[in-house]
Amino acid sequence: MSNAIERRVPQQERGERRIAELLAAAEVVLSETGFEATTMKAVAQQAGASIGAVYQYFDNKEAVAHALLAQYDAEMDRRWVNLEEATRALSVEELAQRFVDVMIRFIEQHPAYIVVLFAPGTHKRDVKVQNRLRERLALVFRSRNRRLSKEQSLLVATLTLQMIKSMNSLYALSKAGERATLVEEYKLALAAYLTSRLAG
Amino acid sequence: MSNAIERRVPQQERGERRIAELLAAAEVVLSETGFEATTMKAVAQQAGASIGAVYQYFDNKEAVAHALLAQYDAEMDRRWVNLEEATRALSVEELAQRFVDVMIRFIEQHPAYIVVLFAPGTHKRDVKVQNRLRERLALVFRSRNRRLSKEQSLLVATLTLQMIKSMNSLYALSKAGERATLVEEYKLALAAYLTSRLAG
DNA sequence: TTAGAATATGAGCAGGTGCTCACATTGTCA
DNA sequence: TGACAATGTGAGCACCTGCTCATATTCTAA
Repeated sequence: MSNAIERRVPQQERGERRIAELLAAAEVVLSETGFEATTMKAVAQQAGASIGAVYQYFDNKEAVAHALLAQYDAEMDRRWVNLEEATRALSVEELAQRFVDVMIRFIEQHPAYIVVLFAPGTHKRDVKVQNRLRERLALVFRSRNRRLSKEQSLLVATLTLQMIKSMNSLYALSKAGERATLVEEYKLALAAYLTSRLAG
Repeated sequence: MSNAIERRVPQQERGERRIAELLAAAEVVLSETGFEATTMKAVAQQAGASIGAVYQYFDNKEAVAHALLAQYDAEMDRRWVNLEEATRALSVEELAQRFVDVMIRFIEQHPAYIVVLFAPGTHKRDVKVQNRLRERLALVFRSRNRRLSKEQSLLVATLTLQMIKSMNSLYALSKAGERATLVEEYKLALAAYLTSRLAG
């Protein structure tokens, strides 16, 4: 459609630093402003850079969100390596609780996570990104119920992640006093679902 | 904040017709374009009217979405009057299935429903709108488990509606062939959750 | 038939955003 | 130190959108 100008790949350390600064700035702006209202100018300002600098490395806002999501995904993956081993001894209830707890902590540390997760186009463009965690989850489910096909376990993982997403958006909107109750309810719901799926 | 000009309240039949046309147009545009990309000009065009006409009745895009949501909500409420009575004889599993089925049919008939439901500000502004269905649901849940407090039953209703929302967004994105499986899985998940909550 | 109310029109202004490009600065390396 | 590459800057253009308002058209009712 448009013949966009080529973006720079950082060659020096300061280039990489800049990218990191820009992403950190984007995290702040996105979490405070939401995706739509976030402006490239605002990101630049927050990073103490010029708009020009942003466009050296990113085509547009979507690209920034995408890079941030990729970063989050890598971090998430780091936390969940060996998910199966680490949770093997847990009951299904405990598994559900553990999963919810870790995800809650993650979004508290990275408040822009749900923003980029729900950003327009995320669904279509970043399926592969979401998939890493989904596949780790599916593996856990399959190891607990051998009768689940690969597709079935992926579907269970999909619903699980959707429940987390849904919880996250409510969590972000609710007052601090209500959050504990909300989280408990989601743990219960997830446990009920997983129990019915992993029994046997 | 801004002293917006006063909008017109229709006095003649053609005024009401216009509003209906505009909302119908908005439904088309919103479902095809999504909320953010939808433009007042596009809505006017789709309705065969001028931008001026749109601004006679609506302050802005949010107002249009809000009116559409209110319309959907009224329709939904019409379908669910006597929800309790109509479902009293059903088992919890059947209740979950019935609920999912009706909601799926609704969004197939009104593809803009999830768009306005997820539109920015919907959460904050239209709590009351969402609440009607939520309260009907809560009533059903309480009548099935008297030990649930009012707050608890509302929470259960909230999670239930969130599951529906989540299903809807996946449903809209998935291919026709996968939809049946998806819907079945959500029925199962909802049934599991509700069973654990309404048992006793 | 006609006055006045209701409704309809769309050019145009104010304001904002995306993104570029010519130029300035900083880093690297021989 | 000099030469070139890498990075940084921000004024400014092109574009778009929300929304208004002066004006035109249609309706109502006596």
